[in-house]
Formats: sequence, structure tokens, C-alpha cells
Amino acid sequence: MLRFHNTLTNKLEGFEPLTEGEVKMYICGPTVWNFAHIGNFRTFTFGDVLRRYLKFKGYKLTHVMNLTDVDDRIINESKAAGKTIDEFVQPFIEAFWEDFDALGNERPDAAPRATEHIAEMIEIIQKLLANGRAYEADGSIYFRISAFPEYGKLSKINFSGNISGASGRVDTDKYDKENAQDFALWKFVDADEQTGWDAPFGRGRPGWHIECSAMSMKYLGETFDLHAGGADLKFPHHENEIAQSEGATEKLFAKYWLHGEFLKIDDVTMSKSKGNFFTFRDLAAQGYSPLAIRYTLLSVPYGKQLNFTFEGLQGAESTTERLQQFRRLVRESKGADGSTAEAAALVETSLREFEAAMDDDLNTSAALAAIHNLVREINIVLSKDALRAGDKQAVLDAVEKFDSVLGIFGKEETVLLDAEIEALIEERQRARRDRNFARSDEIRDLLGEIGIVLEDTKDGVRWKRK
RNA sequence: GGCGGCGUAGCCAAGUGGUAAGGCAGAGCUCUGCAAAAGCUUUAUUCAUCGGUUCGAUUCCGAUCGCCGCCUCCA
Repeated sequence: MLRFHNTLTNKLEGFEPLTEGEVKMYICGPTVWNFAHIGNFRTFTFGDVLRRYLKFKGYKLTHVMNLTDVDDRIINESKAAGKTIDEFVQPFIEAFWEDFDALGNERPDAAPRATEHIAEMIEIIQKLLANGRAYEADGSIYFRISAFPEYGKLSKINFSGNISGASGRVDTDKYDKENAQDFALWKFVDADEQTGWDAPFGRGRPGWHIECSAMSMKYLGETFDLHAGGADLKFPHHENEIAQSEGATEKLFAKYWLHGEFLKIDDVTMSKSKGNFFTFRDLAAQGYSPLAIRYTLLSVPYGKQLNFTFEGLQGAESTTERLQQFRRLVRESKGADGSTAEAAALVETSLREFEAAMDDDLNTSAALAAIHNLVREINIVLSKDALRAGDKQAVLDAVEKFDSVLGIFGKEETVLLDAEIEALIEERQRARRDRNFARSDEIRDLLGEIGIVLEDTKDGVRWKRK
């Protein structure tokens, strides 16, 4: 039974979608004002594994992830650059998908942009104005928290007390709001302001949270199964989404809320001021493989903080190479026909443990352990030259299943020897037979220079690209 | 100040009231003309510290120390 930690109830709950066999899921996507960093991608990769595992479990899935392409920062920066929002944001959207794809993530079924859904946002705001849960003040339309008693049910923050006083961060005198916690749904702009949209209640631009309410409900319905995002979005973003959506529809917004925890670097929060801020592109430029980065992001369950270190990333590099090597060894094995009970049991155990781990709130650490155990055990069988043809297929099938969820084995290279490379390898073999080691080493070095690594095994020469 | 999480070998870490998964690094071995690569084996009497509950605690409770997050835009 698949279970998730639901932030809404703060419990591990069995997953029961609203409609049997179908899941509708929304994940908060990036704000495309800059290149996404690996912390962002931890969340999106978690979302990807969530997506893939739901499909693995046989659910018919609709998966939506938004792109936030309007907020104060984007507006200010695009103005400063003398560009329209579209012009400013476009390169970052392209870069985002490039990185997203390179990390082996599957694209969501829909990736709507906020600026293309202003009409839907306006509609929600109108409903809230009509039912008294929104009001105009101080050049904005605000959500009236006092009219939504359940406010705080996700983040468990108690607003009856002294947050404004204690935090010292909200200067209540500065606003004309009824309540310091009331948040903006819409901000009015002057008629001649370029960045603005006309609405029945006045020209303006949307607040920070309304977009996700509008887009999720448009594509998934007023009530849907799963809403996920980074832990930092819990409050205020997700809390406000709930307030706006449920405040407008009077219906449950999302049944399960999952939150991906933060990624730390050397035990410190990632931040530009500390100089420990890495984008995916930084790491790729340093020569780290997307596969190893993905493996690192998945090595710790999504609900726990992950401590990113270069030592760990280097280790992931070795680990993913080992996994690829394993699949290659199995693929190339030439055992007798038939199968053995032992090998079948190893595969069966590994698959069972893998699924049990993933069922347990996507415990990827334990799932990886199940895979590594199979790799080790089958390697032992392989070293005795005893992997039967039937078992070989079973192992390959298992690997394919694992990888349909985690995506850590990478693409299989089609091993096609260039005639030239093949000829050189043959020449080297002749030289070795003749004990002309000077020549054989020369050839090995030559191939090494063009990135071909030779491995002499008892079954002959194996080669791979470095 | 309020709320929440974490502290397990050199590093990344899973996990459980009954005696510590997995990966990396290290060490040894196999293979080999030598290498490289690969594979195997091995690596914590112990789970931040101090008390308590228990037949038994790393796991439950309390205290202490340290780290992280949210409360403000943020994955």
C-alpha cells in the first residue's frame, strides 16, 4: 500500500485518490527569473519520481507544473533590462527545460504559464469579492483571513497570537489592511503602466499566490488529489492557495500535500552571499554528469534535508558508473538456457524490497539499497559465469522497472565499433600475442587519447567511451 | 520570541523497543605481460551528551549541546 506523509494532517496516510485508478497532481514549478539551482531541482526531481512511481503503480496520471513568469522581481528586472516580460523570461524558460531534461526528468502533462491565465485568476477574485472573502484597500485587493477560519490548517501556524509583534517584521501601521496577515490578490496599477491587465475591478497585476489556484483548478478541477512543492512554500504560498481556492469554491482544494525538504551544502543553507550557490549548469560545466547529480538528489528521501557535498557527488559518479557497468555485464553475459531458482529469488526479493521502500513515502534511500543488493548478488553469479539466459532477462527486466521510476541507470549506449577502432584493437591483440608490448601499449595510449578505454578481461577486450 | 526538523563509521546516509541497510572513500584479494578497468571480501561492540522508563533503547520520555528550516520573496 502506497503511503504518503500528508502535511495537511501531519501523518503517514494510505494513498486513496478521489477517483479510483486516477491521480491528478499539481507541483509548484519555478519562477523563471534566473537559472534554477540544484536545490530547486531537488524538488522537481522529487516531483518526477513521484510522477513516475504513480505511473509505476498503474495510476492514470494528470500532472501539472506551472511556470511563474510574473512577480515583482521579474517585472523590475525586465524593466531594468528594457525588455518585455516575455523577452526577459524566455531564455530562462528555455534554460530551465534544458536542465530539467538533462537531469532525466519527464515533462509534466501541462506546464501552464501564469501570464496566460490571468482571466482565470480574475474569476476567482471576483468570487471572493462577491462572497465577502476579499476586499479593496490601499491600492490592492486583499484576501480577508478573518472570513476563512481554517486559515493556518496546512502550516499549523497560530495566527490568533502575536506574530506581527513578535516577529517585528510586519509594520502594521504601514498598511491599510484589516489584518496584517491579509495578503494581496490583486495590485492595481496606473492606466499607463505597461505591466498590467484589465479586470472588472480595475487594471492591475495578480498577487503572488493566486496563479497556482487558478492554474491547478483549471487543469485538474476544483478538488484534486495531490499538491506538492518545496518545504518553504508551505507558508505562506500553499496556505494562501488553500484559502483562495476553498474560499472561492467552498470545496476541498487538494487531498494530499507533499513537501520536499531543503538541500544544504556542507551543512549550510545555500545562499549567494555565502558563495555556495550552485546551478545545475555550474556543476555540469565542472564535468559532473547529470546522472550523478540526479543520483545525489535521490539518495536521500524527499522529506529529509539533504546535505550536498562534492565528496558525495564524486561518490555518486562512481556509483552510477557501477550501475551502468552492471547492466552492460548482464547484457553481454552468455549463459546457458534456462533459469535457476536462486537467481529468480534474488530478482524477486529485490523487486519486492524496492516497491516496499517506495510505497513507504518514497523512501529512495531504501529503494537504492534494494537495487545495490541485487547488483552485488548478480555480480557474484556473473563472476562464476553462471547467469542463465532466462535469469539474464529477468534481471534486465528488473533493472528496467527500477529505472522507470528512478532514472539512474542512464541511456544505454549502442555499442557500435568504428571499423577503425576495431582494427586497432585487433592489431593490439596481435601485438600482445606476439608479446610486442611496446606496440600494444602504444595502441592503448592512442585509443585513450580519443577517449576509448580498454579493459582486458578473461573473455577478451571490452571497451567504452570515457 | 513562536513553530517544526535533524545530530548514526573519513564522507553521503536508511532504519528499528531485541541487539546497526546501502553507496563512496580506505584496506585486502581475483583477473592480468604491466597497467587500467571491473568484480569480490572487509571496514561502527555502536547510533551528539547526560539522566529516566524497560528484562532489554540507537529507537520511548526528560534535560543539555550543536545544526537546519518556517514565521518575509524563495524549491
